[in-house]
Amino acid sequence: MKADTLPPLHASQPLHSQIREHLRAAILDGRYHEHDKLPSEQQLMTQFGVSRITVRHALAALQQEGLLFKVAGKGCFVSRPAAKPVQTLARLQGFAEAMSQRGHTACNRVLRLAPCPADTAIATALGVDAGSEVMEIRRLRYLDQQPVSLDISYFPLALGQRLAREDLAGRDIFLILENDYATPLGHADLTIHACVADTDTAGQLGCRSGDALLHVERVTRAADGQPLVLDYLYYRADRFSYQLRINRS
Amino acid sequence: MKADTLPPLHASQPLHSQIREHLRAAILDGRYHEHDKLPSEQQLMTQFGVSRITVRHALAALQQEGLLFKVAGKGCFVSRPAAKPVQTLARLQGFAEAMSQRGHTACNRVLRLAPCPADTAIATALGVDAGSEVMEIRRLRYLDQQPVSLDISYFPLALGQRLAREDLAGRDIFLILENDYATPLGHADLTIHACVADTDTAGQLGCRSGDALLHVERVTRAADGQPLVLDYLYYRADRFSYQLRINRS
DNA sequence: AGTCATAACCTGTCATAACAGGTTGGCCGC
DNA sequence: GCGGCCAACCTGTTATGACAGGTTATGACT
Repeated sequence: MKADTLPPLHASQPLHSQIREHLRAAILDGRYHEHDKLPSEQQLMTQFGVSRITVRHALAALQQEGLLFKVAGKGCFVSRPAAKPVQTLARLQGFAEAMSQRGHTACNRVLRLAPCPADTAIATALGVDAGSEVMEIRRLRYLDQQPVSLDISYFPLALGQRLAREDLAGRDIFLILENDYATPLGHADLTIHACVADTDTAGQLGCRSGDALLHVERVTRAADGQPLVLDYLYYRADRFSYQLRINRS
Repeated sequence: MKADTLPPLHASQPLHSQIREHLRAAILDGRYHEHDKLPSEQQLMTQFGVSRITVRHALAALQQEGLLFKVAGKGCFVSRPAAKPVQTLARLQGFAEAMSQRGHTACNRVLRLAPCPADTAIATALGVDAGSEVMEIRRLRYLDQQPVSLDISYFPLALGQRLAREDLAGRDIFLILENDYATPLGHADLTIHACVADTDTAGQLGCRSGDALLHVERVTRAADGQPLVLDYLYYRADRFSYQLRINRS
């Protein structure tokens, strides 16, 4: 009944996100199991000492994330969890960030870091003039010591030159932007394709040419809508997949 | 300034979803353009005669859908729209349903419709005993008269037998479930892979074996969590891609 | 003229309150 | 014993009110 110890509820973080993280931890730690019924909104209100709107805000976030689902008139239930080496698409996060949450170790190798002229697609995505210089960064990403993806990223020149001085091998660029540069991330637009590996890419990823790759085009923007980076990501399909939940209505 | 005529606000639908649809229509009709600033929450409150929480509810849904983004202290802005033949992952919807919204015509050809014994994966997903009979339906989906995807679906036997009597060629199964069977859909869990076409699949999709395919495993559940269908979807990568927006935090 | 402070505006966050409608289980009557 | 009705419970929806913190523009002061 009172499996949750009353949390300290640190200040400096919105209540709803504290409650969200607390519930997320409870579910991922196994304190609730698949299809267990969570406490009702009323119970959570008294347990955390907050209003219903705050509880619902936290629950809505977890529902969108796929961790739980609600049934009107019955209650709130824990979903079947997924613990495979997949990345959830419910929340914008870096590769290492996502993988370390799941107990994997991720690192990068920078293959290339140089300015280059922007083609039309890059220029459009980043909002710069075609032909102007942008920074290209090619990285090979490893999961548990094995190559998983090839990331080709294009940054606006000023941002790219600043990033060139950072530890790109060990840290997610997302975290550098957010913590070191105080640039709040907003959202990313993804298009998910499939393609087959050409000889070059296969050599870098350590697979055979002709193998299937998951190909993602991603434009990441700051909270104010400013484009930060255009990524072309090529994942080895045998080692990686995306996972997400979609809600009706 | 007053581009929106005051809407009738039909009863029988929640206010927030009426407002959401009204704004969605306004954006998709081009009454607002890319990066246009939407009316502030205060303005929308007075315009629609609702409270702020209702406006925010509507805006949050559209933000999650990727149609707009907000910047604290500035306002709410229209995103760059995408009108390519892609399916958005923001909302659970059928293939024909998604494509017709974008001006494409979709139809199916049923290749196979027969009961078969459930293997372990199917049994687990549908919550039935391994080896018990489930209904297998194989369909080829056409977009604008060209084959795009091969759908292999497994239904619980009773549901499958009922569906066997329906017009599966012309209608989305999602719509049959929702409208004819009054089964409210809840959510779907997707895993997105990539693979290469084998000879059989290539023949059916009209591509070459070795071509890249986008492969999706999808378990769709009713609002009460009951599994309805397990799909294995194989999309021709040259004719289809998924698109979605992810928000940070 | 330039700089700084302030007011106006906007979204983020949170509390309180109420009614509607679906679900479940218990009680009562047949 | 069985079936139907009702109360308790739960989520869905909506309103009102308030304060915090970021952004922008205006105006005052130097």
